[in-house]
Amino acid sequence: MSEPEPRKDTYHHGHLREELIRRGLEALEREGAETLSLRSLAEAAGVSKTAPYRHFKDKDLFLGALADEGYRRLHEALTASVEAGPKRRRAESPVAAMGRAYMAFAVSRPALYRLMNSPLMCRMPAEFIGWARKSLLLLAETLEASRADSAKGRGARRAGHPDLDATAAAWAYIHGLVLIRIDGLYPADLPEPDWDRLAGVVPELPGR
Amino acid sequence: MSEPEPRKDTYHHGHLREELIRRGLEALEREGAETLSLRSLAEAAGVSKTAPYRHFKDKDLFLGALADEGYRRLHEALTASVEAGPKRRRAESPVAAMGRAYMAFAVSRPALYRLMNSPLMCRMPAEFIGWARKSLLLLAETLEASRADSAKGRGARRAGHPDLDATAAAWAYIHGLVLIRIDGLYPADLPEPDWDRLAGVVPELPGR
DNA sequence: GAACCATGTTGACACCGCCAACACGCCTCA
DNA sequence: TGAGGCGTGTTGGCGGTGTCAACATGGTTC
Repeated sequence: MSEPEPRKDTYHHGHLREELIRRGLEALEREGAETLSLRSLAEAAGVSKTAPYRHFKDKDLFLGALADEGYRRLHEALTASVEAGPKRRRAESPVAAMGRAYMAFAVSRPALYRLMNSPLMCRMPAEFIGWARKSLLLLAETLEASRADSAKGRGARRAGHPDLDATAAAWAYIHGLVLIRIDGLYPADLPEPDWDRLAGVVPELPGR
Repeated sequence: MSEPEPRKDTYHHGHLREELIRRGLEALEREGAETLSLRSLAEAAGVSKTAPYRHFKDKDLFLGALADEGYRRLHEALTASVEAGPKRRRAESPVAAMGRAYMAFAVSRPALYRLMNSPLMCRMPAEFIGWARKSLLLLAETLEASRADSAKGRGARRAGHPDLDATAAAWAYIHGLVLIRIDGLYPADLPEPDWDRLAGVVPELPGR
C-alpha cells in the first residue's frame, strides 16, 4: 500500500488537523460561527478538549484556517466561471458570470462567506490572505478586460493597469448584495429583490 | 423640582436600562460586539451580574436594543443629510450626500454598524426594525426623486412607485463599500481606495 | 538504548449566559 | 394604617467556553 497509512496507535489521532477543518466547515453552516466551539469539535473528533491547540495557536487562527479554505474554493469557483464563460449558450458578459458565481458561492455557504469577510481576517497572518487577494485581482482583470472590450477603438485605457477604485466599487456592490441577502436584512414584508438579476448587473464606476 | 427624581434608595438603581444601553454603545466601539458581556456592563454600572436580565430577556435582545438605537441615529443622520443638501455650497446630488452621510455614520461607529446589519437582526421582534425600514424607504425616495429629476421631460416614471430593485442595488453598493472599509478587508498593501469619492457615486441600476 | 519531539491527555482557572430563589422598597387598596 | 402585590435588585449555582501548565505517549534519530 503506497498511500500514507494512518497511525496504528489510538493515542495519536493522525489526521486531526484535517478532520477539525472538515468538521469545522460543516459545523459552521449547521450552527453559525458564533456558537462554534473548539471543544465540541474536539469531542466530535473523539479527542480531548485541548488537542486542537497542538495544531492551532488559538481559536481565531483556527477560524482563519477555515476562511483560508473558503478563499481557495471561492477563487476556484470564480476562475471556473470566467473560463466557462465563452462556452455558455446565452451570451453573458464575464463580469456578469463572475457576479453570479460569487453570489452562488456565498448563498451555498453563508456562514463561511461571513467568516471570510469578517473583521477578524484583517488581523490574520499574511499566508491566510493569498487566495483572497488573488480573487480580488481576478475581478480587477475581468473588469478591465470588459472595459477594454466595450471601449474598443475609442481610446481604451491600457491593459495591465486596472482601475482599483472601480474594482473596489464592483466588489463593494456584489459583496453588499450578497450580505443583504444571506443576512436576511431586506425587509421580509417587501417584495423580494431579484437577487440573481442584480448579481449580474455589476455597475461600472464613472471614471475619475 | 418637577423633573423625575432618581430613587432615594441604593438598592434600586433607577435608570439601569438606560445606563446599560449607554455603556453598551461605548463598550461596543471600545472592544467590539464579540467580547461585549452583560456581566461586565453590569459590574461597571455597579450592579449585580443578573440585574440586566430584569430589563432584557437575553443578550440578543439587549444587542437588539443597541441596534435599535443605532437605527434611530442613522435615520436621523440620513434625513439631516438630505435636508441640508440644498444649503450646501458645492452642488451635490441628494443621493451622493446620502451616500457620504451613510459612510460617515458607519465609520464613526463601526461596531454598532456591524451589529445593526448582522444576521442577528432578522430574528428580532418587529419593533426593532422600524427605523431601519424608514431609512431604506428614505433611500428609495431619494433615488426615485433623483431619477425623476434627471429624466425630466422624457417620460419619467411616476413618482410614488419606487423601483425597489434599484433601491436594493444602491443600498448593496454603499453597504458593501462601508463594510469593506470598516472591516479592513481591502488589502493593506494596495493603494487605498478613495472611500469618500466612492461613497458619493452610488450607481444607478440599469432598468429591467 | 537514550534523547528528542510532535502530538496527545488531565486538571485547573477565569469568564460567560442564564436560571431559581430570595430581598428590598414603593404603591395600592381595603 | 397595614397587608399584599410587583418591579427591580441580590445571591448562589449550573453548564459551557477559551486557554494554560504539566504530564503521557510513541515514533524518529543519534
